[in-house]
Amino acid sequence: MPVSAVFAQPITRSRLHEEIVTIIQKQIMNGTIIPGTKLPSEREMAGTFNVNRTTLREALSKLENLELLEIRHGDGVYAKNFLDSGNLDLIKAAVSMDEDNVTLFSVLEARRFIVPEMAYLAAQRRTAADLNKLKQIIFKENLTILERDIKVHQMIARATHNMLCSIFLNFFNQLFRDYGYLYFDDERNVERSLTFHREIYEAINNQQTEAARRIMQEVLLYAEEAVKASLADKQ
Amino acid sequence: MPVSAVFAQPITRSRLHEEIVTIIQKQIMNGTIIPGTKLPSEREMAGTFNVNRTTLREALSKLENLELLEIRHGDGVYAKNFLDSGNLDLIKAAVSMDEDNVTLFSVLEARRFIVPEMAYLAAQRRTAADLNKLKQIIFKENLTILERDIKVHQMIARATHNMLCSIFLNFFNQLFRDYGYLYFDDERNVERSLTFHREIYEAINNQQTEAARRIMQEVLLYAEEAVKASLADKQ
DNA sequence: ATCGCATATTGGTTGGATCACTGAACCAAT
DNA sequence: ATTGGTTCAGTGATCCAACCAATATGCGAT
Repeated sequence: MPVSAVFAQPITRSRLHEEIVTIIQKQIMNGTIIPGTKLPSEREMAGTFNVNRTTLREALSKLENLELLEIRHGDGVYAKNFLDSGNLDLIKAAVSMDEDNVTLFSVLEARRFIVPEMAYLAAQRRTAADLNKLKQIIFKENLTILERDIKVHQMIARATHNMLCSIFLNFFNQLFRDYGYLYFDDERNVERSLTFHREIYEAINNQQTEAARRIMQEVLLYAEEAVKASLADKQ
Repeated sequence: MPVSAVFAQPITRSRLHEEIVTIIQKQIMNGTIIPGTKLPSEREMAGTFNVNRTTLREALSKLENLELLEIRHGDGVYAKNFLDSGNLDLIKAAVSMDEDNVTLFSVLEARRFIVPEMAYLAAQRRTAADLNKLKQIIFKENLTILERDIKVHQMIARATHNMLCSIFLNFFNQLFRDYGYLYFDDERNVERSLTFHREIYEAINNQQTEAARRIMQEVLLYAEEAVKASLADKQ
């Protein structure tokens, strides 16, 4: 059994402007910076962070994309309410910020009621090509259980032929990559997962829409409980 | 009575690097740039676009956030597969790119099976404070029908106390702001919407979870059909 | 054929200058 | 008192040239 994926994470020295992003992001999300507040000028902030203005600007630009800041040419930089943002990257930040894992549980909850619908749609619309790729992943390709599981879900999302489904799924997977070990460290869950792959494949293959949804629902519910239990153990 | 708001729309001059973002984004999403391809160096691209390298870098930075590019220090810039992205902004771009509205319909479909669950959760978990704010929006505040509808949905999302729900909802609303007129241009739909607000409020107030979900489901399904019909008319 | 080092290439950061836009204050005409 | 025009200081947007830092590449030694 491979060790937890946490040990295998490639370390990438974060770029200077990204560190600034993190700092300001936290200040906005924990309320240190009140929404509507006008921030100091770029020149001034560059001075306090002791970086070049170009670097500071790259950070501000990212924060604007996160919908945390509004930059007005000739006026200034204003903080926005993060609850008005429609950017999923905020969730990633929130997940790694809070200690009690409420955000992670929120993600698991949302996943539990969204992804089963994807299974339903996939069973309904999957083409022969979709089926083939799914079969390939499940029965042929040699992957770690985590990678296979991720790919299976991704393929199901693509079989819905709804781009939004793919993006949602990719988002979930990005988080799952970091927390999947909480599930797969238990050998029994690996077995369970392999069974799940075969079952969901059959359902999608036979276009049993309701069955596909149910199977997905059960797996996600179980996984959610398992992850919660795993995290509770670690306390 | 003031003239139609279209005349009063604030015009915002797009920034140079954003135009570059759009150009490269389109090339990646329509397949002109093959995923995995190594792009020319920053210095070279700055030359071809005839902008400063700083400006070009701002564009690349945004495209990296969209998960369309991978920038490797000392190596180069690589195009990624947009289907692997987990960034919702791609959907906004896709919606405004395709003429046959398939992406818009995908969004409506996803909304139809996600948002009703939010209504369910909201009915289950709403606090007294949540109810108050919702009441305020529905019965007190003087807003255009579009703004009120958007706020009602947003408040319902917040009442789930699941941050992911808020972000999803905000995302839908951002699109809705641009396409909402397709629905509300029909006076009967304005009436329908007001009724809906009162009904969903009652359901959430009385914690009738199933009813809240059903009411939301019906409205969204109807709205989806209405928008499709409206778009079909315009052909 | 493989390893290690010099070096070219490429992205990251800096300091500084200039252009473009905004807001506020002030002035002039009505 | 109100409206419109002008000026000016402050701020973001863009540009430029130079240097730092990480990576890839190729050459020479083994």
